[in-house]
Amino acid sequence: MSAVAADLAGLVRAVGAPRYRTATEYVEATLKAAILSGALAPGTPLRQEELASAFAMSRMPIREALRQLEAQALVDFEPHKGAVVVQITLLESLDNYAIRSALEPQALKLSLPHLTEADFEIAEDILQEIDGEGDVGRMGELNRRFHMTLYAQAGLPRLIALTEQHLAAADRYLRFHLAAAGDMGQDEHRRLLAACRARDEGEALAVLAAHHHRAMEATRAFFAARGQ
Amino acid sequence: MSAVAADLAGLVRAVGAPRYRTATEYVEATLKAAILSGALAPGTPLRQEELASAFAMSRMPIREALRQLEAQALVDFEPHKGAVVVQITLLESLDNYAIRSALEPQALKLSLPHLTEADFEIAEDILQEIDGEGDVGRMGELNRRFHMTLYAQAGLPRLIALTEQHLAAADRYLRFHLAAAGDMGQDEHRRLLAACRARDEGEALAVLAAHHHRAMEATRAFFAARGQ
DNA sequence: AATTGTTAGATTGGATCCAATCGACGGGCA
DNA sequence: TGCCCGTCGATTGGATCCAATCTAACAATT
Repeated sequence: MSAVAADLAGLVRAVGAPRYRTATEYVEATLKAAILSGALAPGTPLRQEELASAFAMSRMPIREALRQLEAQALVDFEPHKGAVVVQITLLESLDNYAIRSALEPQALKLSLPHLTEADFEIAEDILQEIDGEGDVGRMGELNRRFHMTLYAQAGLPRLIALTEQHLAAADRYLRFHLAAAGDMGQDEHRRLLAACRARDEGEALAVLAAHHHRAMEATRAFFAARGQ
Repeated sequence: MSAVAADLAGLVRAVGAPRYRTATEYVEATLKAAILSGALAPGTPLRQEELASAFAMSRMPIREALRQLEAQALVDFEPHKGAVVVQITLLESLDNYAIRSALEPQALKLSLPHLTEADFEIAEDILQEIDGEGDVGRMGELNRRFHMTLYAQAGLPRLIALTEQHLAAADRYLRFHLAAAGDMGQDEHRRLLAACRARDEGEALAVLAAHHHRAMEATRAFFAARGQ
């Protein structure tokens, strides 16, 4: 069994078989999680035949799933050569950063007026969970849930989906080069939440921008350290 | 021959057969153009068998193309029910507007320092073309090219692609309910270009925001006039 | 020795076939 | 009369098969 097949075997069990309406949906969700979590490393070639036997189905659902992942910029697809998990480069990180620091303030601005105390409590709980969490992968997911809780009331499905998509990609970058991570910016998280509670849009946006900026500088430093 | 098949026959000729590496690529590009141009009206069901015979191929490339279009939010895909050209609703318009007014200023900010006189001349030429253009569909494309010329030097491929994608979707909305259009905001276009030439970021962003705002108000008015 | 042409295996792209699901219609029953 | 349920045609989801293309190794030629 190849490395890819072995990695997937675990994920197939983790995600579980139920509640997917089609095989394609199931494959797409599983591969997406595998790529974002780092279980499938950047540059890994995704052979259709191999995935088909790992998922115990034919190549067809695999192909359709790969097409969708391509449109989400999670795999690179070259005709007659196949799919490869997208690389992590400085350019891609900068790109992602530029997109997030445009979308997230917009989402927050639109969501803020509709956030309720219930939302703030959920966000608070997530922050506490992060404090007690050791696993980096799990911390990434909690980080995402914290931010999305604050954006969720924007009420615009596509804006929210795009934001979440790019937030997830950012987590992937961070996990990849901050491996042992440690601090996710809990201090900033708390200040952001406090500003939202006070309905202080200016302050909230400023903290968010600083949060983005700090993460980006960490990324830049990482690439600089290993000689571009 | 059904209405969909007839519409497509024209488009197949218009786009031309060449320079596509796979049938899937070709179908995707053609359908995308058809949806964005309005040739395929919102709500039109896209039957795989029908498309297959219109394109003179099997259902398989059609299926893969539809999957990619789904990920780009150009068609709605329901398991066992098939694909439908996405509807145009007020919510979707607001959503698109929120995304564009976040992404475009970011793209412009990053691009502005790298724009050259050559870029400005290209933009100027496009504006002149718009003045002499009668066809609404063609005006939409020129409008898109004008904006993208100003954003192109941002140097971040994904940001640029996302921006173009949502600008194209916006053109679709405008074409749909401003049917006979007329003014695309040429006045604002000229002021935007002038501000860019003067490297006046603040002014450029202000004009761009006003441009977005005006377009959105037109959309809102449209939906209000026909009873939400 | 380097380069080019050729050939075999691996892999993807596309076609065809079968199975599963949906929607509409119509008959049975309260 | 109105509702439920089963059947049938249409349509999509998935499997299997064949064709086209790529990659790498090897042979031939300069």
